[in-house]
Amino acid sequence: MAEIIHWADVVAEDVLEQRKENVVATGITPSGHIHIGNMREVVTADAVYRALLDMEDSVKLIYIADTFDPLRKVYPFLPQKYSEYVGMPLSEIPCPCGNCANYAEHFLNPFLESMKKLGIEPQVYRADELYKSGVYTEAVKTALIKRDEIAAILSEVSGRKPASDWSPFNPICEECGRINTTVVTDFDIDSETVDYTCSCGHSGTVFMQGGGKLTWRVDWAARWKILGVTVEPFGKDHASRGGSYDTGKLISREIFGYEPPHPVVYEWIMLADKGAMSSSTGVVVSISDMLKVVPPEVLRYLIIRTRPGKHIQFDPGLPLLTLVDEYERLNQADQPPDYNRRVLELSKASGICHTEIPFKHMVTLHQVAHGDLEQILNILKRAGYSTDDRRCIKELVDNVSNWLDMYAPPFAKFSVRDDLPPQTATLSDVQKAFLAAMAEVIDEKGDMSGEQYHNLVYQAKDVGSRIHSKMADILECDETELKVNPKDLFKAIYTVILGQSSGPKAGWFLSSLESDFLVRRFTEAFRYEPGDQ
RNA sequence: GGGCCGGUAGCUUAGUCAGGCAGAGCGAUGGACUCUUAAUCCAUAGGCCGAGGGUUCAAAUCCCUUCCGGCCCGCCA
Repeated sequence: MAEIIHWADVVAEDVLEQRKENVVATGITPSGHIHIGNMREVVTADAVYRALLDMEDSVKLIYIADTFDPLRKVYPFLPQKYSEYVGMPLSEIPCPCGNCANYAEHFLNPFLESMKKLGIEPQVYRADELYKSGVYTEAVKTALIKRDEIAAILSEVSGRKPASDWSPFNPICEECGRINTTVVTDFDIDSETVDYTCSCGHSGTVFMQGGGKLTWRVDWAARWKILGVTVEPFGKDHASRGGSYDTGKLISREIFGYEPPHPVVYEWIMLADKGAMSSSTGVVVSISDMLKVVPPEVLRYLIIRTRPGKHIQFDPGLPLLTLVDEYERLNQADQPPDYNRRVLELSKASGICHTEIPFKHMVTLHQVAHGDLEQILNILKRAGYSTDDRRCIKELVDNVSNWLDMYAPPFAKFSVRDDLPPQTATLSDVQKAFLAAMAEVIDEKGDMSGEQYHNLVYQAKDVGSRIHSKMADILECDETELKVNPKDLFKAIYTVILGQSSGPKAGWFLSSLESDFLVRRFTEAFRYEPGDQ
């Protein structure tokens, strides 16, 4: 069988057949919380970018925020007074929280922050700045002059016939500030101005530079040429026949004389039980919410291991734990298979936090320490982990903490009981004798490693071991007659500490608890009489 | 009405472009480690590759039809 090549490398190879210098572009409209589906776009772009970098290509990664698009409606998360801003460009609307430069920045900032956490640092452009700086002006002129040709393409490819007063350019009304209520009446190429009338009653003249924007389908194509875009991932909504990529392709070639970028079409991310992520159905998990739970590398891994054309099922419950495990296991493998090695390479990124502490361990630890960071650090130190990188450990602790709060299935949860649980009544004499013997040994030795605890439990079944003979003494029976099943011993431990019959891997679990506490609890359990409570 | 993507083991999937013995991980089962518990290692089982037809010496892969799931266009981007 032929060697399996990662999809990002396949795209990179295809692209390199066309050109040696590339610009990978990605873009999103910051009209609301930017969700995980949008993140597939940037991670996909980043994967292709990295693949191109690895082939010693000259390549840039850029991100364009569509800050000049109008606000479409008063979204549910907006105060009603935003109705007065509907139709105005996002960059010209005040920020909902009052602390950001404008509406667009309010949603853009957390997203840029999330990208940084994911190790993605593209060159960022804002559409309003691009228009205001004048780089679009030539394209605006061309579009206005070739208005009829563009209209013909749109009508032919998309099947939609633009209205007679349609223009590829939407001026911003100087009176009411809206961009979607104006009609172009004339334009002057030399003075670079456009005349318009607005439904608010105003009519006037704006500069092509910053006075408005091209409509989406034309804007997209113009942007390719202006920024030299050669590769661009986009959602399947743009990919269907007659969709914006189809029209953009023709507009780019025939109007702007630019070869359109190599498309990378990606599928939606499905949320378990809730269906596709979509703003209109309200099924939205923001990227920052997602990063509250999933370590960044794992989120990258989830996206990068899956071909862009496939749905991604994302279940933040138990399957997330499996995913994290899978990633960590792969990460520790000496020689992962080729395909996975590549997936792993592309999932890692500089600047991403990474610790050697397994997620599952932290799930146990966090619950033992009731989420207290200092205590967690102490236990980690005792277990021989490096605690130098507090920031990254803290990040993991936060991930685990949020996971336990929001998604953890019941069996993954436990709490160390403050008092001896009543279930202690169900223990047999052998189990109690074992706990008493454990208490003695722990009292003598102090804190032990997870492995030592683990071995201790198993030694209890061996005739001749110290713990075994202690048990025999306590039970006042002959050592050789004492039959012990380790299974019952583990159960006894979980019962007296957690009040349940199973729990996290015992050695590691016990070593994360204070030895004094264990001695006290085990002794108490030994002395416990059902009538006591 | 038109179009796009997906359907491969119980689950998640690779392989489809470029036809050549269907591969992995998880889970399950069995075993090992002087140690089954949410650890590690080894092994085993599990598949009409959604269905039907066609092309071919040879089809998961190419062509046609069809079913299922998801989505898009026909408002706007």
